[in-house]
Amino acid sequence: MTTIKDLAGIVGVSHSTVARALNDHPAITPAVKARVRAAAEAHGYIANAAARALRVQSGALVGFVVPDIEENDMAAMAKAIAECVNATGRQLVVACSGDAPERELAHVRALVGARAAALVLMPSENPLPETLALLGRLPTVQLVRRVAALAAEAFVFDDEAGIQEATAHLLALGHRRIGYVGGSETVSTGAARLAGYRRALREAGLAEDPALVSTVAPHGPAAAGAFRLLFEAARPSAIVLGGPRITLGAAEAVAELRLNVPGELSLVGFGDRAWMRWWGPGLSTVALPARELAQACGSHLVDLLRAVPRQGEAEGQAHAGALAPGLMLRGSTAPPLRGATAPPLRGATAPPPAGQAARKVPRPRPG
Amino acid sequence: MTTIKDLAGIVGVSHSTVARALNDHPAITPAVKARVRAAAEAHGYIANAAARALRVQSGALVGFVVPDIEENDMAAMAKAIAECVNATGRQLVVACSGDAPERELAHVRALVGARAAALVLMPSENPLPETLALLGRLPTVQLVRRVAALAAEAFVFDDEAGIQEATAHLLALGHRRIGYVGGSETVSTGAARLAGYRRALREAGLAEDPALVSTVAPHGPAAAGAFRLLFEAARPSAIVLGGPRITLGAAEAVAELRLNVPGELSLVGFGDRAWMRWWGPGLSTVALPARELAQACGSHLVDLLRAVPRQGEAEGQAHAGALAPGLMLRGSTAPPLRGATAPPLRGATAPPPAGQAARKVPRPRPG
DNA sequence: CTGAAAGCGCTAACAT
DNA sequence: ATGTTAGCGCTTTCAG
Repeated sequence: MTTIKDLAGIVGVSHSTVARALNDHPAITPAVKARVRAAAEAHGYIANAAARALRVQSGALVGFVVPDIEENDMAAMAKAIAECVNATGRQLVVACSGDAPERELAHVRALVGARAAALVLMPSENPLPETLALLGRLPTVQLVRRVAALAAEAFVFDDEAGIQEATAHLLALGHRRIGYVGGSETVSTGAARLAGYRRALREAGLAEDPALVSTVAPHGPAAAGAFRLLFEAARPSAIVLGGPRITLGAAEAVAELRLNVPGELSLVGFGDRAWMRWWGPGLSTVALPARELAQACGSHLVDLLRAVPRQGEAEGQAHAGALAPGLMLRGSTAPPLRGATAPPLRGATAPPPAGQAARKVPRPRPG
Repeated sequence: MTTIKDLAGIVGVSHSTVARALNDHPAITPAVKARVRAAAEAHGYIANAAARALRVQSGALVGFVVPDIEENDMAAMAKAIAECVNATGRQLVVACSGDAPERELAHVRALVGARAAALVLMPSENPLPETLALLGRLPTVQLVRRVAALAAEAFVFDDEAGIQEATAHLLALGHRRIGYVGGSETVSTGAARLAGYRRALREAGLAEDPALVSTVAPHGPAAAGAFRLLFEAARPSAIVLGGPRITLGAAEAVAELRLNVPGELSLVGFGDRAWMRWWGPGLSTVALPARELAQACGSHLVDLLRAVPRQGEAEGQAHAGALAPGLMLRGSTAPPLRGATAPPLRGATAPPPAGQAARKVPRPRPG
């Protein structure tokens, strides 16, 4: 590998001059810069990032530590954030914790060891104290979940608003026995979503029936089981789903139970996937602005990093806070069968405006 | 940050003894090792990866350069490969090239600068010569596509076999006008898939009708358009899809055209997604063993790297070569309407064995 | 404007 | 078995 010393020998200047020329130092003659650059080009010089990192005590890496890069829209978010950090000459290291605190710690530790410039973290349910301590050492932002013990600002969806809206929609349709199956309350997202469900009920003056809510580990099969149980035991006329994996499981369960949606049961999913347009009558869902969130997170990140700029700096106006999901209406919700008998609601829960963000895609007629 | 020198001062030994103790050098007294480790633990020592990389001339990073981490099963593959490299104490850097040769080069260059230990690359359609030259500098494996100009071994699907099998299945059902819409022949996957289609035809003694094949940029809308065009102009009784994005586009087109599948048209998709079980009658598809491929790739990678082992070494029997996809039969294929009039085929294209890998999932009855 | 020199934290001879 | 020493390639004072 060519080094600045090699180039120095070739051009006939000192290695520090080469370094300055390459870094576009103002106090170097344009002529010298040109000669140095030509030599660098000619010999395929590539700066040694390790040496630089050692010297400046901060590397060109940004960590992306999440439970699972396959889940939710993590891949999309990784891409968006990578784009941001690439624009500042840095690179994104992805690490999957599998929601295991020890793996999370191991990755954070490795990233600290690699002198990562910053970290974006979707925290596990219960980060170890040691992890938290490490996180204090470098600029960190939380991504989809928020952990109170962590000072770092968080870029999250407004889960509560999303589920609240979904539940209110069902309420407005005349449903009174609305079920909720979602993830555990021990993570911020699970808690917020359940809170949204409860708020909608409360605002409609309805009491919560514990039999109608089920929180469960966010795995397909578990969710399918919980869904089935809740449906058969409590016989709701509608169900709100509180997570992407929950939604997947529910879709399976609906298929197995051969449920008529929305005839027998109205359904609102969580997250937005292409298949939801083709699924049965089309699955209404709480659509998450994942790319937007990631973009916001990414540009905030480059702001944090601007103090130590590299290559082609990108400017971005950062703003933390929660992004509101939108309710995407398709064919899976309708008034309940005996909707006419539903007592009127108190408050301003008018029926939803027609055509609101609705998109309906015809599906193939099965042969 | 605590350094080995700090620890040396604390324990009362030289910094090289500390280094040896930490690296479990055999010539260090267990007692000293224990004291050093205790001190390291107590002070939260984390080794500086940059310094180590600078010294040993090779870092703990592995690059993962692909067109788009959202597409295909790249996220799943990234996860599988990350797991492998993590097991050797290394970290995965993901980089999206967007299939743009310059971005690909930029990423490879950065990775070389970071002294990445190895690279897994899904090459763009036409890597720049400079990229190819750089790739010679570090252990590289190609992932899903294969570029002839690259010496590196490749882990790819047996695309030709997959499409061939799909086409043969349709042939066996009695179809004679079978269409193909796939990606460009300029990438290895596109070429292999088209070759599979052609081979099936040839083996059945059928001539190819150019009107029945269409290659197109692998984007949803473009694919939908090409699909529609081919269907309306050539009126095939079945169509084979040559890519995941093509399949997505075709699904859209089928919905728009309100096609009766498999009544009017039999269809075989490419790639396997959950929605395919719920789509119309269930979409038969060429299922790709993505995780297996990535696992093979990953364990081969650690083999390449074993010469420079780190932490908890993982053993793996590497083997390059093409992994065969499996045909996943669902409800989207059936004999053609006028199938009885189809001339018998020459050769051993018997009807498919009943129940072959078939999985049928009931779907919700639309309300 | 450019050169000389120091040093980032670590590893690996080469001494003891 | 442990200490001494010399760099890895780069940035960055400090001199000239």
